[in-house]
Amino acid sequence: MTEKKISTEEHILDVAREVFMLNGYSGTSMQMIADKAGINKSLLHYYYRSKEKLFRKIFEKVFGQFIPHLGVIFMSEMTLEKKIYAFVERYMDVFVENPLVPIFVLEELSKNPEYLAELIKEAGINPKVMIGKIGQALEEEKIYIRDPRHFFVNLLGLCIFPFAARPLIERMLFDNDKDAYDNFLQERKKEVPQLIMNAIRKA
Amino acid sequence: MTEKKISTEEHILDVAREVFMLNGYSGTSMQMIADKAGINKSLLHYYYRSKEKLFRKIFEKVFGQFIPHLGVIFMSEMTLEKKIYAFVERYMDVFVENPLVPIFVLEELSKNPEYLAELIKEAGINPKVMIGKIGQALEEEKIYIRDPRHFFVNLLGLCIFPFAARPLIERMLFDNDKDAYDNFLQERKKEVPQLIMNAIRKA
DNA sequence: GTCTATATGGCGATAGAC
DNA sequence: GTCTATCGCCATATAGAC
Repeated sequence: MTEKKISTEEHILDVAREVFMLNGYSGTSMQMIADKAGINKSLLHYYYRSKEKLFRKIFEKVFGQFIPHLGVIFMSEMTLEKKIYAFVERYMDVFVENPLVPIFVLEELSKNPEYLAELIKEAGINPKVMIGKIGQALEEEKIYIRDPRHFFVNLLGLCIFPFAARPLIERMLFDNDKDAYDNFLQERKKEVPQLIMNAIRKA
Repeated sequence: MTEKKISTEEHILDVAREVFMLNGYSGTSMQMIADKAGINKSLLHYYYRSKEKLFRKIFEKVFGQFIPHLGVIFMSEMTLEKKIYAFVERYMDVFVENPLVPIFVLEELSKNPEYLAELIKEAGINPKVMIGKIGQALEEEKIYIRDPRHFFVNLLGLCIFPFAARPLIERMLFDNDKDAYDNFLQERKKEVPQLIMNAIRKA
């Protein structure tokens, strides 16, 4: 009895988040959200004015849940190796808890890249500075690498793809065994950093 | 004058493909397709009966453009190293020519994995057999590897992610320079196989 | 703060003229 | 084969009662 005092305003946000993530912006109607929240459609407009405003509020909340880690980890003074382990560990955990986030963000990214770029900037992240810092670390460790941007794209791809393609891979290679796939993802906390460190050390 | 004799039926398919890829299924209306094709909305129904049937026809065409390569390459008798190079080369080329395909397929995959699984089966591909073959090759080369499924997911992620996230990465790390990003993708034809082979050889 | 009722427009789909 | 006209429905959004 100590909780349950969640406001309608917040309840809408929780429900809408789930519906938008499952069906995307265009695939979601205000009616679907209202039904799932057990309230009247008009209330959505009362609190959030329009579908787009509601969507943006949710998207920015979702984005803010994981994007700041990127800056914190890569602008820190850890060694590059520790950054890699920290990054993979953190993002695997976030996405295991929020499995729909990767495809949700990729979709918006492909349709509205300027919007995402703006949010990243607002989060105080400067990707070019980050890349510069990575390149510098590679030089200091006397590692030749073609371009630190490859390093960065590799890291992101290895972390994000297993979530974006999860429904199909889990089905085809793991017999729809959710636990087995979760375990597979945990293994990747070591697998991915090792892969990347091997490449760096051998380069 | 020798061409230009493309039928309305095919013209619709070409236009609809572009519109669906840009906006997704829910984000596309029959009116948008008709306008872009310069024809009446009713004609779409005359040729393809319903929006869903039109979409499926297109999706299956797109899917069929790249999925068979997967089976051909990995079920062949090349060495594993050659398979990797062949795979990356092929998929980079396909996606450079069809940059919207990765996110288009990922979206459908996340909403309808059974459908994709069915199409893969119809294409004569058995992913488990493929994984088995990869595992066998790794054993023969006396390579310990945790699980060949990691190898497979790594390969796909490294190839697909740079396309799925292209609009944002090109903007933030390449100053919106399309040519520079195309060049970056070409570099990955060597970068990705080297990364994976290093990991295998060191494992 | 929450509801009913309604305005307005777009949607997918079909009938039928030409 | 291509068009106009129209059906029935659902979309977002607002006005106003309680």
